[in-house]
Amino acid sequence: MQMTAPAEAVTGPRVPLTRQRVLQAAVRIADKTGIESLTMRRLGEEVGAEAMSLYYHVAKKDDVLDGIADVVAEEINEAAERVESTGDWKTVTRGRILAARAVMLRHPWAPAVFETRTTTSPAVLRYYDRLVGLLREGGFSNDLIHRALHALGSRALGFTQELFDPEAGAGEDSDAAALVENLPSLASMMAEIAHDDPTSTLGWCDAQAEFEFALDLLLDGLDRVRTSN
Amino acid sequence: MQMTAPAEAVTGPRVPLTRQRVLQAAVRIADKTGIESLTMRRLGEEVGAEAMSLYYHVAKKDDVLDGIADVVAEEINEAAERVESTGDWKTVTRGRILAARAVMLRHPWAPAVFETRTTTSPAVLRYYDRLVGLLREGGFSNDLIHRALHALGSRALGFTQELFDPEAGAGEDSDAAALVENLPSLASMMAEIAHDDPTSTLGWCDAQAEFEFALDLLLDGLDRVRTSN
DNA sequence: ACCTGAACACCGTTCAAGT
DNA sequence: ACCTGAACACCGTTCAAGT
Repeated sequence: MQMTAPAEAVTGPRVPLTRQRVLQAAVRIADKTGIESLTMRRLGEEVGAEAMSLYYHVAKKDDVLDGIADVVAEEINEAAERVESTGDWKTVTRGRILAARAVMLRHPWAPAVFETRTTTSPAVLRYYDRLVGLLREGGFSNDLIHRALHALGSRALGFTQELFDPEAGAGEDSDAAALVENLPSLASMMAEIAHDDPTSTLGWCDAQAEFEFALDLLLDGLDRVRTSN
Repeated sequence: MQMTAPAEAVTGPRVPLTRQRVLQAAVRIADKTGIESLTMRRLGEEVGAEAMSLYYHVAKKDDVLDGIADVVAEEINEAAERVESTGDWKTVTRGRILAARAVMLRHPWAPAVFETRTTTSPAVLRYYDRLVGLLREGGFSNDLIHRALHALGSRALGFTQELFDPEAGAGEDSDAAALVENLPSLASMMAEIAHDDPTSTLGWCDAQAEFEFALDLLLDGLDRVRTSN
């Protein structure tokens, strides 16, 4: 029932599968059609093999998910190493985090996968190790570094969980009158914000600007605590 | 194959199912045995009916998940309404967020469910509406409120995504020597932190203290921006 | 050493049929 | 109006068997 040739068949004669090739194929699938479309059968198809063959190279599906999280984290480390590392801790840290965010934006499924991992990927550990080193050089105590890691949380890796999409509350299906009545504060806030910033590319709020605002709030706050001790 | 009587059978003769009772049963299962054990068949068992009967009261499993997210959000709203509402915006907001966190700690599966919802629960919208109102009364511009919501993110509802559990990197399986070599900064930070705070109930870091530290960092930062405009 | 076919247990979900 | 039995499509995973 394979309608199209497997994505790798064109590259030549059958080359044996490896864990790396399986993981790269998994990333390709998640990028193209979303993480929910990543099944072992679909993955087998992508590499031109039966699903059962995958178990020779990975332990189980969770192993695939651990693997693609690590692949993304590696990509983040590479991007972070490319940012200018001279300057004060805040500039460098800020640059590295925004580089991480750029990678995350290319893999929108990655946050969800990171969140479900029970063990931390080695590449993520290396990313945090470097972050700790930067803060240390910047004059942070180990205690404050520890608090900083918690305060930044996933933001250190370039993403945040948006629990609440204001637009969802104001969808076309919910009439404006009911909104004003049930959620008056939200309604008045949105009424004022909605028409601001026509240059925003992301609808009524510019996620990039919001991310940077929150990041600076935290970095400035940490700097203040650092110098006050 | 039902080994034990359904949890509700003891309460008397068969009472017709309702959406509310289904959702409460689902919360009970998630609390007791984890969200991954919540299947439609298991849920049917819990309410003393066949899995197929559930579809008369809920549209599909996603509807159940939407529903239990809303149940938890209602619980948060009730807890938040119980906190003292007199005082400056920061005190009240802080109190409400910590009340939300207390609810979340009773439902450890809730963050994961919130994160996978595509539409925002009505109760969550009401929670945020109240938060917006508090900030407005506290003298925030709508623009700054909007930024504050993004900056707080899920923290406004009492939880944060911990991507990185430092203990995971120092598990018993990884020997200390390798850790020091591969992750030197992390290793030295942990060496110093690990012996601090013997009163901490949560292992080597006290999640509650870290949560409050980060929360105050944000609230103080927002207050500073508010007054500087 | 690497891959596959057949099979199993377990999902969510549909639908005609029961009371 | 409410519930159920049988069935379907689709998972992850195992394992004996192929080359």
